Amino acid sequence: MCVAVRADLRLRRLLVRTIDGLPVSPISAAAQPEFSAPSTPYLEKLNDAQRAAVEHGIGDRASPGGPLLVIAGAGSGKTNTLAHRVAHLLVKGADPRRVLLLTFSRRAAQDMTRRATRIAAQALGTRADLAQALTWSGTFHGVGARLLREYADSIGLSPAFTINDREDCADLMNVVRHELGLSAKERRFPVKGTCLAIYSRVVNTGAALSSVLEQAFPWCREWERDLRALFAGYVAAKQTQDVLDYDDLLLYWSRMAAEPSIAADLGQRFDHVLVDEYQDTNRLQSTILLAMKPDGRGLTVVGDDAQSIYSFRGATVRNILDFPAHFTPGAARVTLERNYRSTAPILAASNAVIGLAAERFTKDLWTDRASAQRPRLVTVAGEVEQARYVVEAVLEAREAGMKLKAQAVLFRAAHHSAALELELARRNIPFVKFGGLRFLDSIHVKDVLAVLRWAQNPRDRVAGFRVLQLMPGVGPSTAGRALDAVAAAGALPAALSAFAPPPRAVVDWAPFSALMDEVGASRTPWPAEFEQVRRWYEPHLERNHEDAAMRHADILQMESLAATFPTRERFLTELTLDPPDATSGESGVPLVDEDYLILSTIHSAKGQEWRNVFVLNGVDGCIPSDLGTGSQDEIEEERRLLYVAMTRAKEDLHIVVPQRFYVHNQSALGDRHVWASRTRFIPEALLGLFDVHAWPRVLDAAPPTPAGLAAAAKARVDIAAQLKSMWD
DNA sequence: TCGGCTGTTGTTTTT
DNA sequence: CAACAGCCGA
Repeated sequence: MCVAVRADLRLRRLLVRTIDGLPVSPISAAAQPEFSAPSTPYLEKLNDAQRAAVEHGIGDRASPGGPLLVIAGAGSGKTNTLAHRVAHLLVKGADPRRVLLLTFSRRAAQDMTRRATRIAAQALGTRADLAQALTWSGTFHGVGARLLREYADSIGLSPAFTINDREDCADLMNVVRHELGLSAKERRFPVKGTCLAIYSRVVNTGAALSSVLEQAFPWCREWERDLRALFAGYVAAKQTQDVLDYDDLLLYWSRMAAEPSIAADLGQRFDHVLVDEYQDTNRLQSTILLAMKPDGRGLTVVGDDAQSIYSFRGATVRNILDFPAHFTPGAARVTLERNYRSTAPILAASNAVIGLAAERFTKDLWTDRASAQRPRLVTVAGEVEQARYVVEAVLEAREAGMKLKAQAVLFRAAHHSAALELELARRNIPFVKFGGLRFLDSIHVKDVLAVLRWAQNPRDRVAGFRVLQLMPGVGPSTAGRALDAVAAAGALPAALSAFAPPPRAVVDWAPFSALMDEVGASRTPWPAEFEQVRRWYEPHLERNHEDAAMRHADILQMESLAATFPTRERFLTELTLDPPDATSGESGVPLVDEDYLILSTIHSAKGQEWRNVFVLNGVDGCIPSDLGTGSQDEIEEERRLLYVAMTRAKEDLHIVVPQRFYVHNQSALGDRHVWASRTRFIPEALLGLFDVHAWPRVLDAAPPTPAGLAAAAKARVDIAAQLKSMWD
């Protein structure tokens, strides 16, 4: 095994030289010998490359050094290294309030902040609360929202703007779509979700609508002209309603940063800007960074081109590949190649999978964690057997002392875990699922939030439209008229109480109007206000939903969450930008101290690791998804997706291959079974790196006797003869 | 004008 | 399976 890995390594080292004109010599410890004074014991624990990344450009005073690119392979201690770099900055005297840390989720930001401040506090022997001071850390979108509120007045934006999540944006898109008469065409116009996806891609990639349609939405090409009109209307609607979507947070930020009068102020607020997961940023995001730090001083980006899996969101691997060349002199580059996570056999298989990529990558990973257990490639009959296999193997591992939390099941699309979820429920195994349908997407949660959002921003028509129609007797037309009345009056409560509702809605109108008066004027202090809204909503919930009890529990949960935010505005913003992303099998999320199995989409598994990892549906049609096999680029991204999934495993990895799997509602033929073959990313030549077997193992069921085998062999010959004779 | 019913059609991954 | 367009009865 070891020999194979080495040979592979050497081969890839040779290939690396041709990559896209990147400087080939990574900084090694040898190339940068200046190690720092002994007041920094935390540096001792790092390897040479990590240490080079941590110390780059930081002298005795933390004045910002030149730009730095860290290429950090899977499991190479990336988070730890970045946290150490932040800590090192603080130790060397950087002002934590002037450090901007951009990560891909708030959880990642918190993790980073906690680690960095702990290391720094230890080194400094200080009790000062550095975590409080390290306040500018979060996602691009979260930080963008904060900055926009601060600068709102200078850029003609209402500081009271609210942020629409995807669903709300889609609804708004739908309103405009109807207004423009696009819904009543001969041929069906794209649905709202698709329209929004197209719009978002144009914004995030900075590409022309026609080329986005050509490349990513070829079936919508014929609608280019109408789509352009639709998007113009959508943008206008957002502006009159003081509403921003996710993309606007980046778009306004980038335009703001490009404006000379603001740019200087904005750029000087931060001495150091550090960006995690840089391979998953898009053109718009790199534009922002370059506008904030044109000469790259104080700029650090960290990422792994082999783990780029968000191109559907406009992310481009060019960002990370071209980063060094943006500056003169070019950015320094450090490569972390030592993997601390996985055993050698798992790493060998992962390397082999990514090694078949059409584009050559910049590094190869190595480890010294030996193990006799190769990753398993397990063939099962179908999805039901797949679920049973996973459950059996999970329980077996737990018997051997491995907590459920240390194990995870990963899959391409959220619905792939359906069969498994049933089996887990049947066997009473608790689990938490990441990715897919969210808390925020459920109707009742959206209803309650819409009331709050409308109170926060009376111009938000989507919120108002939704809330008004909760009352029986109020439909689209009445709601539209009421919204017009509100817009004309300017004040929400006054307009509502003056409005004459249709006869059927009269009973409900007064209490509703009173509620909006109370909430709109913020007479009740924040968390109590939520309770008022909930009480008003309860009867409507009862009336509209069979399963009102379960939904009610969700709302109560949301109510306790609401209490942790200081204001309504903060609650709404943070919840939209960083919603609770886990759902659990039964009622509510299990308690923190309980043990539970992790189910996750591969995308949501980014940056995480588990001792025992299962990858479901390792078949062509799932990985790669048959929806995304149009272009070579798409296929390459699917390959990286499998690579990301495999490299999450520390000790044991199972790739499950059902021979038959069920396709839901895909084609005109409806649901049907499909005969699947092993994913093309693990071709014949790679099978030697896996422990290949079928489950259940035949031996387990009934050991075949020599006589039995002989009989079976004979039977096969006999049948073949019979079949032939049919045509004699 | 509302709301319920029917037939058709659609791509997955997320901040 | 859902969302969505279109139709019909109150």
